[in-house]
Amino acid sequence: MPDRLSRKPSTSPAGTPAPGQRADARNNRARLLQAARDAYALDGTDVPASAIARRAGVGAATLYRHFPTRDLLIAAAFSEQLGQCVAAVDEALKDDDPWRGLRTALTKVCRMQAEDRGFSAAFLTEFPDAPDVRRERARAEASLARLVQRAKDTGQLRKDFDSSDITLLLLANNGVLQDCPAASMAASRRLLAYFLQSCRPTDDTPLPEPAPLRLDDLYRAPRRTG
Amino acid sequence: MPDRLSRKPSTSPAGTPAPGQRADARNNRARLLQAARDAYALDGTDVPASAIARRAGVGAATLYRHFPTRDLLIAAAFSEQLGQCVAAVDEALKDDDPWRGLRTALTKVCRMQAEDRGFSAAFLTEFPDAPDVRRERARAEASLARLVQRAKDTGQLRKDFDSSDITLLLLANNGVLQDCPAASMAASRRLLAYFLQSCRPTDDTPLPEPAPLRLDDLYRAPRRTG
DNA sequence: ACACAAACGGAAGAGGTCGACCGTTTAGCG
DNA sequence: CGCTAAACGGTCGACCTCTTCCGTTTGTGT
Repeated sequence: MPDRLSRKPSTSPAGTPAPGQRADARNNRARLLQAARDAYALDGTDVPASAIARRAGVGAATLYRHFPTRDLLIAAAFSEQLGQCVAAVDEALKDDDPWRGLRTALTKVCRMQAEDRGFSAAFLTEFPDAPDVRRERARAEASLARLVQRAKDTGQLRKDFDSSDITLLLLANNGVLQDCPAASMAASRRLLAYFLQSCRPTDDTPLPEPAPLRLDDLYRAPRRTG
Repeated sequence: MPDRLSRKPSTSPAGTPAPGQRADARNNRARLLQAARDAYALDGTDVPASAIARRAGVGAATLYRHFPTRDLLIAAAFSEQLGQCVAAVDEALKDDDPWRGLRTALTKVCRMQAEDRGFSAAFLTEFPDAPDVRRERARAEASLARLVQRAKDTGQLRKDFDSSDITLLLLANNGVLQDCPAASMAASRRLLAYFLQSCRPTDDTPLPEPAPLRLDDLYRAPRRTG
């Protein structure tokens, strides 16, 4: 049994503050998370880890002591916002009008994507070592699917709408946001407006087959290099 | 006057074969372009240059002799396909039915994006040192704008449709294609179907402000690092 | 066939990021 | 107040990619 495991880093499930830590460690951890969120929101998750550390006013080693790998930092940084996202969707489920609820939920999620490039990327990225992120995201997906079903049942949403179309929207929205930050807010709003208009039931013009998109399968494609 | 300029590399405007070259140079150039297209189509333009050289069966130096920078290789690789794209759009302009022409053009371009990740990226990337790419792309944009105007004039396209919405579609489509290659074809088709349905004129439900998206402004945002 | 220049390939340099090591500082407790 | 272990920060090595250098090979005109 290697010694390194005995002094386990404070990387508790990526959200909980870990009780038995020293005060400065807790403080630095919080500042790192904040710095990560700030940097990611602006520039996306491609920001180098050293920049996060500098922004937080700590050394690189401190960063890696709290978050042994890059991905764990990203996952921890967005764990909270993922919770907010789930909450927003669950809130929309309480709406008496299923269609209004769905529209509200999609608007909120798209807005979160637009306001925070990092969140958008995190939402659509696979984190093999962050089970809680996957869980929260799956919960969001499930609630959205419930919203979809209810809106279909009341006839406010076209029958050939598929739950995967929400993933489609999130991916499309992310694509729109990727470049040109100046225009991305307006672009996102407009894309969503287009999308929502097509969601209403119509008798003619059926849609092609839905795409088998699942959040957990994204970024899973084997990146070949040779 | 530096000596390097006297023996100018064969990088003629990124498309023409350059007449005065040795046969093996011409051959290698063609193989490099083909290898680049193949690799980019599959994995996008992030493939390292060394992989292109290996795939073409030449050394790295040979690659850089033909294409002094990475971007010039990418630009040269997609110059031809950009021409095809412009041709497809111009062809659609000849359609008697403006709406059908627009639909055909958008379908073709989206399909080209889906079939070739590299093309998609190249279309949406800024190439400061490849004026011919910018020119061709501007031409495509102009023709699409003409298609839009004609379809609006005949009342087949909603009046508040904006030319920038085509860029919006291309960005969204690119986002959908970025991950999960297995599902990307179906996803792209479905996204386009949703989009086209919203393009028909409606009396109610106006759209929000169009986004000031221009192809030449993409990837121009100053990437701050510190 | 020959000679010369064009073209080639392998290896090395430059730049940048991830992640680890190690001597030093500091919080927390008796 | 002083001790100990936890936590810290600067630095260093490994890896990867873009690009250049230089000795060698090969096409081509005579």
